[in-house]
Amino acid sequence: MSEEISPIIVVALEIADPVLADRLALLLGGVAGVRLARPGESAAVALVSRDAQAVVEPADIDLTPRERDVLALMAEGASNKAIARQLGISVHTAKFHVGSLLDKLDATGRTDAVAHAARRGVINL
Amino acid sequence: MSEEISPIIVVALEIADPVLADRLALLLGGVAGVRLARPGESAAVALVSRDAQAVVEPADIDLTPRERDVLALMAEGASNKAIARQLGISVHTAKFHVGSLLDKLDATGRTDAVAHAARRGVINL
DNA sequence: TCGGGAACTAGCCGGATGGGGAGGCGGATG
DNA sequence: CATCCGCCTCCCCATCCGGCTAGTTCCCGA
Repeated sequence: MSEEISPIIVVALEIADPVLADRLALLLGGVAGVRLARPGESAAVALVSRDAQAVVEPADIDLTPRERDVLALMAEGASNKAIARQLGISVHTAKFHVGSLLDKLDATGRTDAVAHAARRGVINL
Repeated sequence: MSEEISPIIVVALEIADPVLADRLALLLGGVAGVRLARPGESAAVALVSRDAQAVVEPADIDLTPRERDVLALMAEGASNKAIARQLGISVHTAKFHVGSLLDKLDATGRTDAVAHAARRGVINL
């Protein structure tokens, strides 16, 4: 990793808003010294959205402590049985909490729930 | 939501490495259309560190185009039936692709698969 | 020309999932 | 005190999931 003196800085564009992303891509494309990363390429820095509209941020859905426990396990692909075992509760109770989660997260299933939670920053995948 | 055409994009510099931050500040300072945010100022986008050490995703799992289609739908919580319908294929074929996905992504179930894919940057949640 | 991989279809089956109802318990809040 | 809420337990049941084996086309490369 011995860096030479004038390396081109690779910047990953991680902006959800296509308009904004496009504008930034244009602007950065004309700058000597930086280069946009292609998908998958490891970049030194990333441009991430910090816009109120686009940022996922603080809208914490309020989950009960138990629901957070269950959600975390769900995000790891745990089945209801596995959740029950690891939380020391019955499968039925695990299902109950999963149900509440689906409800609060507007999800139709556990996969959707995890995706929604990740998108909203409720969990950190 | 009617935004006027505000060509100036405010960028927050959130880079720990002072050398890198400095270089970026210089480069961006000379670009018309972007402006660096001052501390505390709300910015549209932020430049964050994405060092190779911190980046998760060099290992692109190679998925077939169809598998990517299926994965994208899975990430939205689509059931096999929904996947089949939206892709114009049979439920069996949907299950087939899901199965391959679970295999390639080392996942035990679709929820796990989506989580893994998101973690590795295979999908963009 | 002969694989071989991708994509697609099919049936079967055990188990998991999610929704419904019906409760019990402790703590907070009115 | 009465009530609500979070949390827990149990039941039933239709559907879905994932793994299995097995077959079909198509197309690319050896």
